[in-house]
Amino acid sequence: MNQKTQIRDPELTRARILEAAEALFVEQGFSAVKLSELARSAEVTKSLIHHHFGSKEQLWEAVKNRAFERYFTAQMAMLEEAGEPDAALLRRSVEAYFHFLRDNPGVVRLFAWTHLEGDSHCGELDNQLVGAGAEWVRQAQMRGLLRKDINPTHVIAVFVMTCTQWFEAKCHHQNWPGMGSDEAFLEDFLKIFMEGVVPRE
Amino acid sequence: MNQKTQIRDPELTRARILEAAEALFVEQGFSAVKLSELARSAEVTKSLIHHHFGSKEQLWEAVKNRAFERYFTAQMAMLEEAGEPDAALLRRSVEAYFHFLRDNPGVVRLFAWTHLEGDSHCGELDNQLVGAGAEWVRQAQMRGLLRKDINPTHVIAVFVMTCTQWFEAKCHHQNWPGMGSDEAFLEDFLKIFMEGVVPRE
DNA sequence: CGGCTAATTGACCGGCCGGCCAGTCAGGGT
DNA sequence: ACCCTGACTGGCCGGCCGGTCAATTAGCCG
Repeated sequence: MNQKTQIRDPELTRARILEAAEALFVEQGFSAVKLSELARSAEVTKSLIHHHFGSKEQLWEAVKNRAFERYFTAQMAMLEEAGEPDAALLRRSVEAYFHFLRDNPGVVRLFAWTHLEGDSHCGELDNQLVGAGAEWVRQAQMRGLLRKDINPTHVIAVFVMTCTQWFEAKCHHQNWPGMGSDEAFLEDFLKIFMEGVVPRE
Repeated sequence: MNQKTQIRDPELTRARILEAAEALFVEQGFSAVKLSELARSAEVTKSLIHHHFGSKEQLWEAVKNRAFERYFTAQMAMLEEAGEPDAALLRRSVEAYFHFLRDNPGVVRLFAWTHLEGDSHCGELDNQLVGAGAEWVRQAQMRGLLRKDINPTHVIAVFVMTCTQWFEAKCHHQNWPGMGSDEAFLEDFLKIFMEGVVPRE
């Protein structure tokens, strides 16, 4: 009587497991997560997790793939709606990237865990994005909109890494004396960055 | 007869454990390290670890404290031998920091693990360093050596975070198309950074 | 030399980890 | 209506995790 009407929906079940797993992995990393805890959190049995994903490690891979896929498509969408190369576009790209990371803290942590594992897979996803971005920078350099004496890939790398570290290491520097808010920091970073990449007249 | 001559040297034992523990924690993080593995690696019994450090977590704290102490004193030494404020000194500080991280990859990883734990202790150690650095920037701003419209703490933060992320996420971006070597990247970053912080004439 | 302190050992423990398996059962194809 | 696939369950397992303890012994101090 009290037994819930058994309704089977494997896709929903998979989704529930992935959702709960992502939350736990983001928070604790791979090895600190216990399948029993995950099962409780996703409201499924431990066996069901194995049924759908095989092993803890395969689940970890699935979680990462799903999240990085989301990251990648979001970035691609941003890139495609970019307009003509000019300095303002570079500024807007940095702002967009910064705000994307701010609004997706889970991805940032997942990246961090993955970096510590030495997994280069997430970097490979970026190859297209970075390649396109660097190409854009190269064109801007040729048109005289950006200074020519800097490797275009490094231009992309500098702002990507600054934004990433700002959120990855928040707990480290948020109490530094004089440190400002997200927006204040972004503003100051852009002052340095934009001034540093445009040519001196 | 085969028994090794029992020589007791508790300080050496502690040091051996700390050494081995640091290597393992740096590599795998807290929860993935097994005390049995550590014991084997340090060539001591598991009980001896508990005798000297109490628990796995206390050992983890001891390892972090020791490493961060090393980091802090090294940075302090660098800071104290700094000379008169001018733009060249800022450049040299960035280079020194970058090369310190390159030569101490363990500290970088330890920081990363600690960030993911949300531990703000390592950031507190930096307060003095950052405070002194920011003060130096402020003075340079007043003398007209650096532009005045940027929060001094943010100047420090930008180069610290870029250098840190370069090494933390090496596996992520090392295969990006067009990405250069450590030195090439540092050179390009300095071009952007130095040009971004000096005043326009 | 005797005795105390603490370093060191190895046997041992309860708990729980990830994973497996036999079996049940819902739902769609025919 | 039947059946078969695979979603799902509960119980179980071997192993090993971090941690404890009693016993042994090296080193030091008086």
